Amino acid sequence: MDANEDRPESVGRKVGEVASATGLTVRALHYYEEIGLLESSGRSAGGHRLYSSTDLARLYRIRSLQGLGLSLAEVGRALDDPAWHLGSLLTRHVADLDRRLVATTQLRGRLNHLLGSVETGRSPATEELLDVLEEMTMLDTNIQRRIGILVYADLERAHDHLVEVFGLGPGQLSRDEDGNVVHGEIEAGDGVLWLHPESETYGLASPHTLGAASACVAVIVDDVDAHHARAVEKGADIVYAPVDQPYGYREYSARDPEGQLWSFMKPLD
Amino acid sequence: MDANEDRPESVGRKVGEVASATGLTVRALHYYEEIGLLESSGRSAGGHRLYSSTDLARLYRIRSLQGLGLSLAEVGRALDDPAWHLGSLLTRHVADLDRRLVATTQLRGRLNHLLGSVETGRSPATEELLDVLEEMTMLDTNIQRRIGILVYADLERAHDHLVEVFGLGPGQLSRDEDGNVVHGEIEAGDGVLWLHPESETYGLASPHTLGAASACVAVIVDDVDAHHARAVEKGADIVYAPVDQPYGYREYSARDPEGQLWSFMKPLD
DNA sequence: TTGCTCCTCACGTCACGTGAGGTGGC
DNA sequence: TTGCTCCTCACGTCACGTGAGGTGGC
Repeated sequence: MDANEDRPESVGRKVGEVASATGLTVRALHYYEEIGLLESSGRSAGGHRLYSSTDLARLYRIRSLQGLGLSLAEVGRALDDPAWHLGSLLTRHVADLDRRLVATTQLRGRLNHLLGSVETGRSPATEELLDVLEEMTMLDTNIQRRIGILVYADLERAHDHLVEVFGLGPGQLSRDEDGNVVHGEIEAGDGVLWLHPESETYGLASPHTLGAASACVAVIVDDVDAHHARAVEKGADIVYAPVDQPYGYREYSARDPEGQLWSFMKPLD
Repeated sequence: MDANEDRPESVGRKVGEVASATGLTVRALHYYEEIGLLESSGRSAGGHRLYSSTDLARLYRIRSLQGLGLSLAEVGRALDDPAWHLGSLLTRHVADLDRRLVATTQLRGRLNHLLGSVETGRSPATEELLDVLEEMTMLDTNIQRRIGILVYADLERAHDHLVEVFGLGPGQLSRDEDGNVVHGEIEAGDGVLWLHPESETYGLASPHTLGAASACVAVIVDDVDAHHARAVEKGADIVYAPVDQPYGYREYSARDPEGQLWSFMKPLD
């Protein structure tokens, strides 16, 4: 019994509504029609596009696939040609992302080093930066990424806790032939953390076993208080609530079930 | 006494030579001229472009700045306008790279998760992938970066060892008013590692103090054997030499002066 | 009548790739 | 004469942004 029920608009959404609902622009929707990716299934008497719920469902899928990094041409093929192999495309796409990550990371490192080696508060001239840049071509580019490894007695419980309570991204758990988990991964923003079983051979044990920790993890989040609230709600063992630290971060701290110490923080302005 | 010495070509390089020497294409060099970024200082009788060594020096600078991620318009301004502030541009550029790194990493994580949750050897249909994708939209985007924190009794000695022996990038050491180092940083490829002093309050102590470690660090390098050779030469305490591990990495392991365990590894093909 | 949204062209973007059709030096 | 490189247009790319000039419904 919606008042709109029998108005002509109820048979479809106009382009502006669709645009603001999806975060696209009107021009983008025009363009999708132009390339045959998404046509509105009807028009009003005055020639205005009317998008049906079927059209909107298709648009939702377009946006999802686009979000995976596919080009509009690839999106179109994936949606319209059932034989088109999306899986292998995505696999290639992951490999491509990896290459770009390494390249971007190394570039970031070079830029940081460049700025760091000049910056003493003053503003370096272009000439000077170019000179430093030349010296830098000799730098060690061997080191690519760093991954923190945390030791746990029960990897699976740790993994689930980190996902459930701290909202980190689930990763694989690898098992040996007896079904014991021997390696775990957790996604955390710009990369991954590894979970490692206790090992007498290498002198590795969880903080619970040792009575203290020899390392911890800082996680940069967008909203410290929101993260804290969520963690509290999920039953986290909070060490201290969010505070503005003198070293320029808003931060709170919590322990996971085996005593590893986590800090969730965001730089202050 | 080069045979070319008095041939007209010796006053400049032709566009094809310049292109193959720099890895550019002829068309790219034409384009640089078109937008006023780099003109050949002369032409041959027949109208062929001749690039002088001054032109080549400029081209080298163009390529350097381009390699930092600047657009050609930015490169032109940096080279031609001495007042143009390259430093602040680069600072903004680093921030931009950071955002892209986070976005790309999160995308990679989503793709991996997507493929992992379907892949059992068979090839998933587009429909199925879209369904999995829909379930995944609930994932948290609050988390941005992760930083491993290692505990040491003597931060300065640890910092210097990591730079000297493992070839990691030097970072700042922060001191309190008594001159004690309270925080240290180390650059390692895609980001930074923090060094933290021992703390009874938070139950943090170095592996030497504890007799074991509750965490360790993996560093992905481009050439494991080269890194190992360098570390050995610098006197590293090697735990085991490079081996191909069954889990798909070539890897060696070493301990630093306070017993933190480091693995340097590279994925096998 | 005034605002707002809608419509259809149509040019611009960034750093070149890719021919098309023709000339100059070994 | 045959190859090779060089020359100058000029269109195409990818996913829209940005007007220009005009129409339709509340």
